[in-house]
Amino acid sequence: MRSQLRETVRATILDAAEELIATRGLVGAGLLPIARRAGVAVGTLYNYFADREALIAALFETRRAAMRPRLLEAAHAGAELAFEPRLRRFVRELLEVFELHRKFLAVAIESEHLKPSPSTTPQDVQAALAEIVAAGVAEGAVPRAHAELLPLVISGALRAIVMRRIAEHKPFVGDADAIVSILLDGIR
Amino acid sequence: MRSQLRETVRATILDAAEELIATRGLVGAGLLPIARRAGVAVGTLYNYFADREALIAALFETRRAAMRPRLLEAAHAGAELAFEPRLRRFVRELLEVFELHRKFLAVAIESEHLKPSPSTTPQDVQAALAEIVAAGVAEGAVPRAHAELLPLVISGALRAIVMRRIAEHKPFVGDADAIVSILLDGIR
Amino acid sequence: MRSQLRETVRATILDAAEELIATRGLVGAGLLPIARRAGVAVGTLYNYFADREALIAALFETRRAAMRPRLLEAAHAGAELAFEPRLRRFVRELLEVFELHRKFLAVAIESEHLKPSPSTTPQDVQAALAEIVAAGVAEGAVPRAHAELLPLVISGALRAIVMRRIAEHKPFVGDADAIVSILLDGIR
Amino acid sequence: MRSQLRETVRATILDAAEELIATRGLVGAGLLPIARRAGVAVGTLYNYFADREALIAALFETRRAAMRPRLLEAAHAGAELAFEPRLRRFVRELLEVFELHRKFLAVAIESEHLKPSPSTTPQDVQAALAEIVAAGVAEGAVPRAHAELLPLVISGALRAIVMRRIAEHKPFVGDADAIVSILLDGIR
DNA sequence: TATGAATGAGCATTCATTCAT
DNA sequence: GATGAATGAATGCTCATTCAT
Repeated sequence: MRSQLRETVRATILDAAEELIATRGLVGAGLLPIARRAGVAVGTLYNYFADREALIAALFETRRAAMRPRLLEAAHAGAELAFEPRLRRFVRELLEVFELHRKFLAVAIESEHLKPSPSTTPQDVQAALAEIVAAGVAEGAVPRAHAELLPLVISGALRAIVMRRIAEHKPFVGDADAIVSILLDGIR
Repeated sequence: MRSQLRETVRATILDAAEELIATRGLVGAGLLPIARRAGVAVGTLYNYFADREALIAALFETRRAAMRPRLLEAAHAGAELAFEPRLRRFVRELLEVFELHRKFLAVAIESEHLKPSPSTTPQDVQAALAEIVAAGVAEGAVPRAHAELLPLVISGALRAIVMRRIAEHKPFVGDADAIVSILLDGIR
Repeated sequence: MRSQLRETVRATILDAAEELIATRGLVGAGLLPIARRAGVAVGTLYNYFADREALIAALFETRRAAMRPRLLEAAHAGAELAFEPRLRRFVRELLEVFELHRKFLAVAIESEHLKPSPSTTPQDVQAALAEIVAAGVAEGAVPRAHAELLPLVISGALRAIVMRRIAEHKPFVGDADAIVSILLDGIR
Repeated sequence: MRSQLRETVRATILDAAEELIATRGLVGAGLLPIARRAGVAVGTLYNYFADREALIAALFETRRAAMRPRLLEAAHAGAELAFEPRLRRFVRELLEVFELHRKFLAVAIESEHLKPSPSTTPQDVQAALAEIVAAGVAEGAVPRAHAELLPLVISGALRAIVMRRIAEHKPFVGDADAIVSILLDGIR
């Protein structure tokens, strides 16, 4: 089918861009390198994306679209659970989703500072955490005083550990329980 | 003294670079804008730094050199204290130091992804935390199982809150106690 | 007939090119816009013309072929007349023919500078005028000394007025008699 | 002197652009060819002109500024003369000025169709002719009925002859008297 | 040492042309 | 024949770096 081939090429281009951004940074992802790595000519890129900016935006949107449903599901599937198992479940699922998109995480982190848009995966995570924490407050499991900082603390901790594991080329998921335990019970 | 003037010009150049990176990003900090803002000619920059990369590296080293003594002091000054007050003191001092270098924090965040070097302020923070946590373990205040992840959890949480406050144009220091309390006592 | 359809498509393509050159200039007449306006695919253009240059050359030749018979007729039909009525008649007919091809005139003017070819409508006009003037000289109505410059003076004047009327979106024909009178009697 | 050298380079660049436009057309005057012919690097062009458009605009303005004073002088110096000698003088001077800027005339003609601006040499000529003709009408030397078309007829005739002489690589000035005689006395 | 004009490699983008379907 | 995606050379422009003054 014509449109299937089209989708394949599009995906190949986005994969090439992802790889380059992850390894060489946004600056290293010029259109010529992207085209070379994707095995197409520069001009071809413009048959799929309006310009470089649109290509990179499409990369973010595609990956976000791939991760968001599982993220939302992970946040909502535990809605009937108590705070602790809900958070535990969310963190585990989150790290599993991230594991499937390891390469993109490097890209997302690399580009974090460029996006004033609220439509990013980090924002999705933040929103899910805010929701879970709010439920914890309603339930009495979380002191109201912590409501503002807690999502930041959790996402910040997760981010730090994920980056460390990426640098080490190790999987994320093994850390899920330890992280949640630290966060729930405190250091002491 | 000849060399004092030299130091003054050098500092002016680095200030200009810092300001531009903080407000317009690394890409907005070309050598021409830096020279203009510093009040010198482009060619002069090369009398002070080998090339653009060296200039930016020097900016990081200068700021790190300014912050490191207080960081080390904050970490060691509490060496005779128990784990909790020591951590509490360190976090408060850290946020105060950061407050004095707010502009540079924006630069550091903007440029985080470029540094494979182990000689950065985040590394300094990480090392200090590792030391404090290790003392906590020795003291029995921190479970040995947490020793690896805890520095990451703490620094990640701090980073997230600092970034939020920068975006909000609010001070950092007010959050010190709340952060430490959350980390020490856990969410529950 | 197969070849009739072919001719229709060919004409449609040339009309599209003419329209685009007239309104957006030669630069605005890329092959993609031409194909779009003609309702065919870009590739199809190459089934009708060797390349872009040939397409544009064909546009000129087609229009020239449409105008030339009437031009020649206008020049020769008055061959038995005296110089003055012959010139008067020629100019009137010329402006009428131009009126029928207003859009192409804009194209011809836009593209004037590209044609080293001697097979253009301006050349046809020039040749006709040269013939009429030569007859005028033979007849004694025109001083031999003017024989060289006169065709240029007449065609230059006509060109200037035609361009003005195009810019004003006004018809040409109304000016025919006035122009000839000025040229015949002189300014005084 | 620094600024004298600067002016020299600027002039060299404009000369290169003029030469290329005259021989290869506007399309043939890319920045690389211009730079090569001027003996500088592409980047240097941007030290003198904001962009390609500004460079070409500067070419027109420079040449216009060189020709305009003599054009205005030629038009006004004869203000006290009667119509005929005034026109005769103007045409001769005009062709002399043109002779000094032969190369630019090809450029001006090549680019005629791009300029909606009223600040071009052709516009200057047109304005001068309009003024002279108006004076001729006031004086009674020119029928009021000719006032509108006459400037067009004159400038059109001049343009045609100038273009012919350029193509032939012959001087313009020799034609001045013949042209004016034709225009004044008419063909007959 | 300071200056800033000159340099040219590198980038994003366009478009006439080709060719598999 | 018709289609339109793929191609890649060419273009305008930027900017770190050099160097004559």
